[in-house]
Amino acid sequence: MNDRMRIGDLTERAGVTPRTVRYYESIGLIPPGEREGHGQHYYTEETLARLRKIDQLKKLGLSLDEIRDVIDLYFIDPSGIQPKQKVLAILRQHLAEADQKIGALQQFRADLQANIERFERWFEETEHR
Amino acid sequence: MNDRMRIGDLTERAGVTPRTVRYYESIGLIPPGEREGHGQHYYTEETLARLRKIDQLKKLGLSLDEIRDVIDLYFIDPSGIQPKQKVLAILRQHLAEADQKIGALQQFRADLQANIERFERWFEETEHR
DNA sequence: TATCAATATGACGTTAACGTAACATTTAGG
DNA sequence: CCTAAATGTTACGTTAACGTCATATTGATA
Repeated sequence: MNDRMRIGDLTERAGVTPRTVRYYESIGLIPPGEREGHGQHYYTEETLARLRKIDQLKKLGLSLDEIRDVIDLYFIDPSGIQPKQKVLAILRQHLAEADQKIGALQQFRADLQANIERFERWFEETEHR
Repeated sequence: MNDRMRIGDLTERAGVTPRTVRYYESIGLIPPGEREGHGQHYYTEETLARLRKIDQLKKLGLSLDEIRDVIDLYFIDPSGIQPKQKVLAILRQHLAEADQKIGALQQFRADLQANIERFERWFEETEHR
């Protein structure tokens, strides 16, 4: 497994900037790239995958703090986790919040649809008056 | 229609602070409360309704800028609107974005569900080993 | 080995959406 | 009429999630 890449390749493939990678490292969202002494950092495919997953979760409206709660669940094997019940609780809470958001969004979608139809009907009337 | 209320009543009923109301006024999200000369501002039920709708939309992840694009559609009669096609375009775009978000959220929800079940199964195994 | 692009490392800047403190005015109530 | 509570007005502070220099090293290549 020779997937050593430098930050340039990593950021290009992930669609982020080096600043973002270093920021994520600083807040513990991604593991710090390995290095020898004080040289450059080298990253792996897994870090790339994490960056992409983080991007997905961000688009759902999750903050980086919230993402940190769940991101590991995608990448580490269960046998390494200690506070098992706590993890499950977090997961279930996120599930409930997701359901909330989905419901709210569907309501919003319905409102939009209604407004669109309202405007379209109003067009019909004024165009053919 | 004697629905004159001062900022205290308004904010209490809307669940926001005076600061928020004044901020929204300053960026044109809600109309400035009427007043006589340099006295206090008086608000109406419609402003209250707007505040509540803004809150709803915020929970969907819309920024105040995006909300400003659509908020009027809930409160003004269609006959007052000029750039009709433009409004429809905005609405349709928001509809598409809502569909996107809903899809992403459902995927996320499924992921969560899968992870939860994975953990639960793992519990079964380790508890009854 | 010399060099130049790619990285590393601070540190200050930025935007959104308000919070909060300070001080001046207004208004309802006794 | 007078006072205390509510409101108005500045203006500086705050958090998240990075952007943007400036400067110092590092490392691939001619």
